[in-house]
Amino acid sequence: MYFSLLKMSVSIDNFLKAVYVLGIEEGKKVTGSALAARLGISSAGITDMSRKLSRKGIVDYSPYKEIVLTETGKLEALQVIRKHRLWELFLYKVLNMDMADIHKEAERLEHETSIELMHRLDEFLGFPQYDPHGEPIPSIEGLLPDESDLIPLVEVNEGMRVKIIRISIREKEVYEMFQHYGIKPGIKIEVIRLFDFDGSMEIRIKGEKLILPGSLVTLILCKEGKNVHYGDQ
Amino acid sequence: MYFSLLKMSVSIDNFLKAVYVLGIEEGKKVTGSALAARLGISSAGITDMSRKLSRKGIVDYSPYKEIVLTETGKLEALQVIRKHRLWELFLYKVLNMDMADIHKEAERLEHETSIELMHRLDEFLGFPQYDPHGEPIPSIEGLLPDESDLIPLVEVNEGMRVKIIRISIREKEVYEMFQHYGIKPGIKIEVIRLFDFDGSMEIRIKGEKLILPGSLVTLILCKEGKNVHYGDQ
DNA sequence: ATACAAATTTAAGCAAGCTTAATTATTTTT
DNA sequence: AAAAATAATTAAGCTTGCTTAAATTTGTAT
Repeated sequence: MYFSLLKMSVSIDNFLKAVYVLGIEEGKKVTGSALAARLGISSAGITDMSRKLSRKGIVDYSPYKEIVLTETGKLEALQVIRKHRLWELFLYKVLNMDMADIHKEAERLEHETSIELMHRLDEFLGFPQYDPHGEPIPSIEGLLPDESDLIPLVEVNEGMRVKIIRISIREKEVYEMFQHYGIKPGIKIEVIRLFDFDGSMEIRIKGEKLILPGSLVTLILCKEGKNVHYGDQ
Repeated sequence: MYFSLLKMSVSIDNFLKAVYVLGIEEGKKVTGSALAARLGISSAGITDMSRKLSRKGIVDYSPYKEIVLTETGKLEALQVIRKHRLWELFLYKVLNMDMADIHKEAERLEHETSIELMHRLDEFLGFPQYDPHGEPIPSIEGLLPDESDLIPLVEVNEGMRVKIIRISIREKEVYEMFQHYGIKPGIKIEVIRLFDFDGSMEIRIKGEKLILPGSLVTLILCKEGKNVHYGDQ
């Protein structure tokens, strides 16, 4: 059974989460400036934090080298993400909050959630595997479901019909754009045409055709066939 | 409709709550040392904070004088208390957490609760008026129910039968003592004898006689007659 | 290979919220 | 009313998590 031995802070939690999401979920290189941009702090702040966490054995780091989570750091990051996603589901499904607001709220609650509270929330929600955005909820052991059948919308061929599984966004503003288009996890669409020059995509959704900007297309993951796993229904 | 214009911090919230509970709920004089003891910080820290909050117009204070909440400060304190008690009820009734644990958990969540979240929680809980300890939940406007019919257990005469309405505790350890005696809001007891020398009290609870230490007696508020208001049932 | 640009680190500094130790007020006791 | 005890304040300093500006390293382009 997991329990943390290290005293974490909100700043550390957020740092670890950023390293995890950037490096592992998004598969990008974890550079100082990418972290700085994501966390909204200066590069000097990133260097400071990296050195500190390296001393604590939570990340591997030496000057001018890439920042990598140690096993401890990765588990810690996954726990914070777990709490975040449990709260998102709770806020959306139980308290009926607007999907565009749940991220920011969960961002605050995740840091004040004891292991016991996390367990109770998990139980109350029926041990869910996915949050309302379709993101997987890591288990207590830090395990994630298999997702090899998910494909980025960008890679879907013209003429194919797919189900939207996940929309990876953090910003309320962006979420509101998706709401405007009627796009959310669980919805089926047909890809009519991909405009290579900027990644925009013409799709059919609920019988209507529309053009989805490239900037939104890249945020969507989908799946062929009929299985859904959004919200676990 | 209430909404705060001031940027508060966890420390400020806790300070205001302490001033409110000590001065208004417990009717004691709000001295620096009492605050220091309650908040677990040094007196120097209290002086610092008092001066700062005075500048912000949240408390009235000048050196060596008593600390008093301004209207703004009082409203702010009541909002934090409202959030705290809503969370306590949620944790107890919805997540089935142990009564002895809910205070500490709510103590953390209360500071990360937006107005919107507070509203949703309130609605989900059915606009409750009391928390699981029997403490009243302030309204959004900062109003509290009339409680003129509540009497401290210490003042109850020998031979009287009363219903326990409220047990004012913060510490898990103390709560566990009450659990041991089977005492909680909603329970009826008969006062058999009051031992003046230390305030201990012999009572009958569920047919059994027992002696309740004076230190516990002073934490109980009760009511004659048959109306309950614990948890709003 | 050199020069320039971009990224990163270092250095110095700041605000919040504390601490301890020393000083000063206030209150209580005699 | 003075002395003693208690309480509050001031002063100096610490840690965390930042900041800006300058210096340095690394990567890129010619």
